[in-house]
Order: sequence, then structure tokens, then C-alpha cells
Amino acid sequence: MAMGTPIWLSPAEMSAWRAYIVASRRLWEAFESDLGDHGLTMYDYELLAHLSEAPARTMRMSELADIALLSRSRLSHRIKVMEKAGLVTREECAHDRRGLNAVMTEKGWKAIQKAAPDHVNSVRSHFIDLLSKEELDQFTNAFSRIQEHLRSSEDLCS
Amino acid sequence: MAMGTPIWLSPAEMSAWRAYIVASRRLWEAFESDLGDHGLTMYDYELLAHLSEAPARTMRMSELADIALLSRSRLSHRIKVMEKAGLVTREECAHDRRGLNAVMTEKGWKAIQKAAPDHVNSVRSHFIDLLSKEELDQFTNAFSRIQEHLRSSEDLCS
DNA sequence: CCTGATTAGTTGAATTTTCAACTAAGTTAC
DNA sequence: GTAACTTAGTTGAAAATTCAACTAATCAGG
Repeated sequence: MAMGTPIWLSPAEMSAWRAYIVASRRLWEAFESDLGDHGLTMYDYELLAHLSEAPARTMRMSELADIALLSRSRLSHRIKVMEKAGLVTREECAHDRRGLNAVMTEKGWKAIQKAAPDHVNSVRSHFIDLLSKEELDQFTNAFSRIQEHLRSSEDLCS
Repeated sequence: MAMGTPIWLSPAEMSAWRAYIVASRRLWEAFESDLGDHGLTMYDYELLAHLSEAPARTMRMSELADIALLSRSRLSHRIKVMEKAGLVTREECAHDRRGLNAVMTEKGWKAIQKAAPDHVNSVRSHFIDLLSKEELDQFTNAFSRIQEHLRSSEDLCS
């Protein structure tokens, strides 16, 4: 091991790490709990949000899985229950007969329309509004950098 | 609604939010995946870490649940499998006959000893080392503030 | 074309998590 | 002392998630 990168974290590093890991978990719980009032989970919400932004509110299953950071299997199961709940349907794909499109139904659209203001409020009150403009920019920066790092380090494994 | 807090997020706010939410999920996956090499999950690791710091490597179940941010039920189930794996045992509590102590076994101690350097490395390489000293301090600050906010807003509901 | 490899997506079984109900012990107030 | 309430922790069933195996369609090379 190179000197200068000790095994353990320094107190300042540990503080940042603990603050992050605890806050991020609590934040997630808070968002879930707030969305629960609309009968949605964070994942449901994000799936609907992605669909709502897609042309014809339609997206290939695999594309949706990738963008929503879900495994194909997990998406498959989840869409099945959302389909049962009437929020989405699955349609065959025109050009690739292996493929399926997830399509948001009118009911799904209404559901997210209804949930969105509360959810945004939740995001504001627990997160955005607690940060200064400078902090927001730094977050954007730092977390984008982290994403970039994770992206490139997973490329190494392929 | 008050003017000045629009319903939707501004582009800068949205960037920070998206960067955060995606990065935090990917980070979690990365830590889980790294710990997977030692047959542990993040929760297992944190449970063991908390126990290892406790006097006599022993902690009341409910205290452990609180500190590790797990529901009592979830802890109960999880400890049962960790007990089966030989990492912990449960002992009756001297002064409160309702209570149980989770006690780390020698095997649990060895397991975390072995996993810790890799885990710290993982935390360093995916997180700490990507941030400047200033950013670390800002994270500590911002995330502590968020925790404080969540703590006080959940007090309102009790 | 036709074989092998890749991609899309699903499935079922095993594991994990949640949820509500439950037992038992301690606490409070009369 | 005892009835009502709270706290500690577990449990089983239901729901969600993972994991590996699977079908079917497309693609790449010869």
C-alpha cells in the first residue's frame, strides 16, 4: 500500500462518510413515506416519471430498466404489478419482435400528475431547500464526478 | 402557495437532485458489490461494525436496531440468519428480562476484521478520494443539517 | 441460409423485507 | 395489588427482490 493513503479514515473523512450514509438512508425513507400517501414507491414514481417524459409515454422495457437503474428481472416483476394496478400496459414492439414497450395508461398519468406536486414538495423540503445555491452546485459537481467514476470503473470489468 | 417557491424544480435544482439520487443509488450498489466478496451486505457490515465498537461487543437488540436504522422486525430476522452463520449470538439481558443482547462471536469479529480494509478501500475509492477537503467538510455540514431536519420533522409526528 | 453468439424479456424458486399481530415483561396510577 | 399502558422483541404471512435458468428473436460470419 502506498503511504499517504492510510487504511482507516481520518476523523474528517469519517464524519463526511457517516453523515452521508445516514442522511441518504433517512432521506430515502422520508421520500418513500411521503410518496406512500399516494400509494407509490420511489421506484414506481421514477418509472412513471420516465415514461411520462418519453414520446407517446412509451418506452422499451430494457431502456426503462437502464434509465431507472433496475435489473430487467426486477422491472419485469414490478411492471407486472403496476400493470395489474392499471398504471401501465405492455405492448409488442413494432420493429423488434423480442421487445416490449411499457406504455403509461391514462390512469398512470393521472396518478403521477396527482403525486408530483407533493413529491416535489417533499424533495424541496427535505433536500433542496436545506441547501444553499453554492451547495447545490457543489452537489451537482461532486455527485456527477462520482457517477463518472462509477461508470468508468464498471467499464473495467467488462 | 407562497410565491418564490415554485412547484417545480429549477434546472440547477433538478441537476443537483438527479445527480444526488442517481449517484447515491450507484454508490450503494458499488459498496454492496464490493462487500459481496466477503459474503456480507452493507447492513451486515454495519451491524458488525456497531457491535465491534460496543463494550464487550454486545448491544441490546433495540439499541442496535435504532443505531443501524433498521426496524425491530427486520433486525430480528437478520440477526437470526447472522446467528445461523455464526457471526453473532443472542443472550438474555441481565436487568431487563424482556431484553436480548446481540453479541458478536469470535467468528463475527474475524469476519469484519477481514472485510474492513477492503470496505474502507471501497469507501475511499468510490467516495472519499473523489472529494476535495472542502467538499468533505461541506458534505459533513450539509448532510448533518439534513439529518437534523429529518429528526425534527419526525418529532412533529409523535 | 445456417450456426453460434448476443439481446430482450420472463419466470420460478430462494431469500429478504414489510406489516400487523402477538407474547411477555416492565411501568404507572389508583 | 391490579388494571391499563408502554416497551422489547419475535413471529408468520404477504409482498418485494435476487438469482439463475429459460424462451424466443436478432445479429454476425462464413
